[in-house]
Amino acid sequence: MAQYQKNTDSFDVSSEQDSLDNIVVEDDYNQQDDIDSFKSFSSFDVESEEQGDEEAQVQEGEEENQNYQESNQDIQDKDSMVDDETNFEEEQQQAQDMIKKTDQIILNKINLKKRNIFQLVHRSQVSMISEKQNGYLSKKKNNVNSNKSAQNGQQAQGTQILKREILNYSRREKSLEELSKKFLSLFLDKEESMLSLDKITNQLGVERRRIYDIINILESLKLVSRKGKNNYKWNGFQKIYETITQFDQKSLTKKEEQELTQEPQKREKSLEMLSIGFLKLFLHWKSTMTLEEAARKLSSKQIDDHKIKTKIRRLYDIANVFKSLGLIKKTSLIETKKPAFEWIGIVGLDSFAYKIMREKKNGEEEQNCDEDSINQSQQISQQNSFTEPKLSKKRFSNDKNSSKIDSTTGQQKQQLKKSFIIQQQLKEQREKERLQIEQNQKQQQANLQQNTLNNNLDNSNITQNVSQLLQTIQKNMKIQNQETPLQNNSSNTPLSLLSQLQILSRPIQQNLVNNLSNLINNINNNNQNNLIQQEEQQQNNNNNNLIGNLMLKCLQNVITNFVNKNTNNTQNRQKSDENQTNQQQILLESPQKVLKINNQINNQNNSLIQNQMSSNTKMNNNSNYKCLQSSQKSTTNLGDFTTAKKQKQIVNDENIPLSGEKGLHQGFSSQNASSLKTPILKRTLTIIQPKLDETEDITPTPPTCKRSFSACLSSSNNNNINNTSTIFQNLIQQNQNQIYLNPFSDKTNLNNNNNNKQQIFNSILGVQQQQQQQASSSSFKKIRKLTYENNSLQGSDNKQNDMDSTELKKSSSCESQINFNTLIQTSQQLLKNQNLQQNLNNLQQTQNNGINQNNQLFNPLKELKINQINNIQNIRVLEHYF
DNA sequence: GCCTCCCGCCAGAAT
DNA sequence: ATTCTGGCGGGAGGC
Repeated sequence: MAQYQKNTDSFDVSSEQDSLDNIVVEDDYNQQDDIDSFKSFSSFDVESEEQGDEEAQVQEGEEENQNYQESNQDIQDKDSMVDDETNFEEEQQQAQDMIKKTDQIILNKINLKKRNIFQLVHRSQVSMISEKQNGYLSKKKNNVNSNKSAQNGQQAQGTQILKREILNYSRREKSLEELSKKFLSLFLDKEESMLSLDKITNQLGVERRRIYDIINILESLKLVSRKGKNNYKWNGFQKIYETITQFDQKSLTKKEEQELTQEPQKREKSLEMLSIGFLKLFLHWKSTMTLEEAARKLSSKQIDDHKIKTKIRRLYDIANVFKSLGLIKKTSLIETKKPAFEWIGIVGLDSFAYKIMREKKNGEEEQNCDEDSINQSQQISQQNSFTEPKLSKKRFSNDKNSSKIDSTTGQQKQQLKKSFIIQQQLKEQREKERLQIEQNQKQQQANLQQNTLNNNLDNSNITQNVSQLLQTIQKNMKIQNQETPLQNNSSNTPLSLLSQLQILSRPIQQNLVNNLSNLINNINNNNQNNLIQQEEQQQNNNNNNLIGNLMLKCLQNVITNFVNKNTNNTQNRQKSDENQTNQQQILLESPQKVLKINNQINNQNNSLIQNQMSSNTKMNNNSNYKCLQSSQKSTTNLGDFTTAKKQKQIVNDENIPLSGEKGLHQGFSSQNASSLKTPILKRTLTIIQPKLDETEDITPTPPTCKRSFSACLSSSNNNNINNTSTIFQNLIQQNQNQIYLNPFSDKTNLNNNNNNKQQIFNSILGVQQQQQQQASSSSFKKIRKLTYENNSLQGSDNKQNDMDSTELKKSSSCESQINFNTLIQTSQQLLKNQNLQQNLNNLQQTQNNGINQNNQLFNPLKELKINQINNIQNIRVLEHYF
């Protein structure tokens, strides 16, 4: 009981303080605070439920007060709960309840004031609060539901009043469309992951029931699947493409009839079945239909009007979710003016996903901007979309008008269509011309760069290389993005441009960008600071730069290859053929060595690697390719897709009148699709590639890297996924006999011969060996031994097989251990090595006479060596990837 | 006044 | 026994 007293005391104080504080702080009200408090509450709620103590219940009430809830209901709950207790406890409880009630009244009044102020100051944020409260209340209501239904009604009325009068409540905010949009934006860029219903209800701030609706419909699209109580699984957004193509390819002979007639077979998940049926109707029956039509089609012939009504209601639900996905859009029939829904399909999906991703991107960037601007924009957007009645009215009337214009006069529509197509074609032509010119320039630049790179391996060349590369990328990206120009700040830095390169999966992009920026900065700094010392270290630098250059060149070649391929694809084959030879030569410059090694490894020890790769990664691999294939297929074949549908429809249309606008709708959509083909392809790629959740695990596992890179390469060829690999193999065959100056070629050549490891090692590290020998021959031996150990080259010396196996083990172990981040870090380590070398030289100069200097030299030298060996290891992995 | 469709009751499934 | 799911229809909001 003493505890109770304590609790009530603390409750009084804390609640008052809290409320007062909040009143003061009102104007600076922070949304995040509310979210945090809500989170803390919800977590606490769970704990208290587990504990089931009275104390916990009291604290629960306390928390509710702090969260400005209507706690009358809760108090009554507690009354009922206390009924089971002894009399003494009852009295105590009642006394506490009285206190609480009075406090509650005060709090409610305060909160009312606060809400009114919020309403004036931060409308959008108030809506957020109301959402959370409603979510909470509904949850609470669910819990209470079984006990007292009459009170529920009261509370429901209370909340209604709250919603409509006190808060600036808007019905549309809670629509299934908005909800499902929110829901999808939460998970759109995530790969397979588990969903917890409680989490989602909290995040979306809605009652559970609505989540079920959304999930059921998404289940029909196979975006989510139920795994158990309260647990669902997100299957990844690309799944929807597979589903739709799957439904489209399925013949609708007997199965459909069954479904259409036997619809009341299962009580369970009728919404899901209805959703599937609706989808199939769009795919196989008509592309534009009224919900009533659909309902009748999906029902048996004799059905009550009543039943039809409910079915229509459900179809509205489904249609809203489909609308939010962009699968369908609302139009109206020409003749009857009846509202109807038109199938958009994959095009709409693409644009939806693209939009969401872009909004997310912008959102992330906006977080760095001033908060004022955010608030303003939020307010404006919210007012535009929801709260401001005039604006929303305007918006809707516009929508209606536009749709009417589209649907009323077919001639107008066709003219629009034609002009649109012509404009698109002109645009494309111009773009292609520009692209060609720029590609030529770019290739010249690249050739020049590579010549210079081969001759003079300077740090400045690296930066020039990268920046020029990125500039070319910038141009290409700009042109490609002309349709949907990024509104962002003029991203002048070449590295931010690289981030626009959406061919890579996003974690890799981020790593590349971050680390490359660091690399360039470091290189520049080093250039400025150490120009004099560079002469002394030129040879070392050459070695290091060779490595760095190789990495950069690989990157460059991959990217340029991709860009060229992607942009060239549709256009003149003649020039692209010329370009291809050039590109091949470009490709030959560096990756050939990589590929040589790669090929050897792959051919000789395929089994070993395969064993090491887990079956899961294999599955992922396959599914990824599948997904890619299916997406490409679906986008490229969209024309056929719709024409096939047309044919079907022509047959079916005989049964059903209303055919006037169907052809038009379909014609328009198909034309639209074909004209948008290229950008859509890009979009789908961008959507499908970055499947990983970058927030939780920034560094992907090596197989993923490999996968996504190969996927990138394969995506550059529309024809064949294996095309690039064959090209690579050809390149390898063509250039097997060539000799290259950089260490890797030496290494590979030596690998082919039967030279021993020491020679290889010497050839790689020759320069530093000399220095080390000057310093101390014994220490050098130690170092070398160390590095051998480190390199896992220790053991039998003279057998080539052992060499290969160890190399392989190393590389394969690297594959499982070293992620892309570390690969990029090698470049930084290279720079670090430079610094180390400088320090070493300084040490040598200043402490020439010291006897103990060996020890002092030994450590940095050791570190240097270890780093270098690690770098080489990592680079081998990099080679593997490229 | 019709179209939309949110809301929440409550039955039945799941645990 | 309790919680989770989801069918279902009233009736409110929007136009």
